Amino acid sequence: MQEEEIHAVLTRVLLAGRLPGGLKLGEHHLAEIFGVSRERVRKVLHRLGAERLLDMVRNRGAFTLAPDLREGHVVYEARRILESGMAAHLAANLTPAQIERLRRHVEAEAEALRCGDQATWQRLSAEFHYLLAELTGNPLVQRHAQELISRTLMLVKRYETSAGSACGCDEHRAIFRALAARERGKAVKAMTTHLSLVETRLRPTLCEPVGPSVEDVVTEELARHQAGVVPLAEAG
Amino acid sequence: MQEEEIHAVLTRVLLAGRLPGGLKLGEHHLAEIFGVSRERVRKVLHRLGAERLLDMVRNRGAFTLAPDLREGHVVYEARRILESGMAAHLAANLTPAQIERLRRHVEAEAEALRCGDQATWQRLSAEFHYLLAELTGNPLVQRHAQELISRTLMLVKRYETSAGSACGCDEHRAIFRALAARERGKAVKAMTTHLSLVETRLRPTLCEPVGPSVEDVVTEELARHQAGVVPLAEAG
DNA sequence: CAGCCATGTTTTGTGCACAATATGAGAATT
DNA sequence: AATTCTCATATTGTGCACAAAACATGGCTG
Repeated sequence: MQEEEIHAVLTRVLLAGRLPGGLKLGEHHLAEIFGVSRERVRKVLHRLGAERLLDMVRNRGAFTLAPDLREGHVVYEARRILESGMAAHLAANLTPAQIERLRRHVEAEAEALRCGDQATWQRLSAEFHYLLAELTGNPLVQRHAQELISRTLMLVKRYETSAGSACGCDEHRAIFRALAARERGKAVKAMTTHLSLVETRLRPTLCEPVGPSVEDVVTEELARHQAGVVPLAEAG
Repeated sequence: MQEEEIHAVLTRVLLAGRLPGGLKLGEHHLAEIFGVSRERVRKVLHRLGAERLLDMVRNRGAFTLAPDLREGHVVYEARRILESGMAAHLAANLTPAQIERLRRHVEAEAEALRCGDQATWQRLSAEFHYLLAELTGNPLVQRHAQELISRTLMLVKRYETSAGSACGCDEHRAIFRALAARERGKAVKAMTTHLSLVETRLRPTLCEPVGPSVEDVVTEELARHQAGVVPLAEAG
C-alpha cells in the first residue's frame, strides 16, 4: 500500500463527508485498517492536516472537521473571488476550440438533466467548474480552484437539499454564453450570481449523518479504490 | 529549536532567492547547521516540498528551484486572476474604515518614495497586496494570495531591474481610487494592468547570483531570526 | 580510448523502541 | 456531594538503528 493511495482514499472519504465531524482518527487504528505501519499513516494524517482536511491537535491527534454553514460561506466567498477572476480571464483569452469544448459540456449537462439522470448531471455540474479552471491553463489556479471546489462538495454532501440540486443548469449556460461572447463584465456577474445562488441552496440540516464506524467507511472506500474506481475530476 | 522556527528560517531564505537554483539541501547538513536531529529537518523539508518551495525527488533529496521567467509568467497570471477577483469583491464590499486604511497605506508609499527611502518603499509596495488580501476578510483568499505574492517576491529578487523597482506607485494609487469610488470594472482593469506592468519589469538577467555556501546563508538568516527580526508581512 | 559493469560510499527511507503528554477513573479531602 | 489530586492507561512525538536506493570511483572489456 503506497502512501499516495492512503492519501487518496482518506481524501475521498473526507470530501464525501461520510464521517461525522469531530471524530478522532487514531494513528494505530488507521494503520490496522490499511494494514501498514503507524508511521505511514502518521505522515499522511499530517499532510491532510496541512491541506486543512483534518484538524490536527498536538499530542492529541487528528480529528475530522465539521464545516458549518458559516465556514461554508467563507468557501463560497473565496470561490466567487477566484472564479470571477477566472471568468474575466477566460472571457478575454478563450480560443474557439475551448469555447466549443465548453459548449459541448453545457449541452451534456442539459442532456443529463433532460434524461433525469441525476447522478450524471450532478457529476457534470461539478466538473463544469473544474473545466473552467483547466481552461485557464494555469496550474496554480487549477490547484487552488480544485481545493475550493472540493471543499464545497464536502459541504453540499452535508447540507444539500433534495430540491436544491435539481436546478442551476441555466446558470452554467448563462456563464457559457457570456464567455463565448467575450463579455467580461457579464461573465463575472453571471459567475458571482451563480455561486451565490448555489450557496443559498444549502440548508441548515442539523442532522449529522449518524456515521457508521470509521472502519466501515474507510474499508469500503479502500475496496472501491482497489477496484479501480476513480470518481469525479479524474474521470471526466 | 522548534520545527516551526526551522520552517520559518528556510522559507525566508528560499523566498529571498539567496541560493542558486538546483542546489541540493542535504538532511544531515542542515541538521548540523540548525543543531537538531535529522528527522526534524526532514519533516520541514518535506513540508516545504508540499508548499512547492523546494523540489523533492524521491531517494535523492531536496533541491532549490530555479524559477525561470516562464514560470514567473504563470505566477503573475495567477495573481492577475485572483487579485482581479479580489478587486471586484473589494469594490463592492469595502467599509469606509477600510478605505481609510488603504488610503493611509498608499500615502505612506508615496511618502517613502518621495524621501528616497528605497527599502521602506519596496516593503510597503509588497504589503499593499497583502493588505488587499487581508481586507477581503477571507482566510482562504488570504492564504492563497500570500503564497502567490511570496512567490513573485522570489522572482523579483532574482530578476529585478534597478530601474524597474523605482516606479509603480501611481498604479497602486489608481487601484485605490477605483476601489474607493466603488467602480468595479475600473478596479479590475487597474489591477490587471498593474500586475502586467510589474511582470514586464522583470529582466532575463541570466547571472545566477553565484551563491555563497548553504551554511553561510542559513546561519546568517538563523542569527537574524534569533535576534527577533521579523521582516515583511508580519511586521506591517 | 570509450563505454560498461562492479563495488564502496553516501544519502534517503522506514520501522521500532522509548519518552512525553493527554485522558479518564477513582480515592481522598473539604 | 462536589472538587481536586493522583495514578493508570492510551496515544502521540522523537531519536536511533537498519534497510534501500542513488552516486562515485576504479577496473575491465571491446
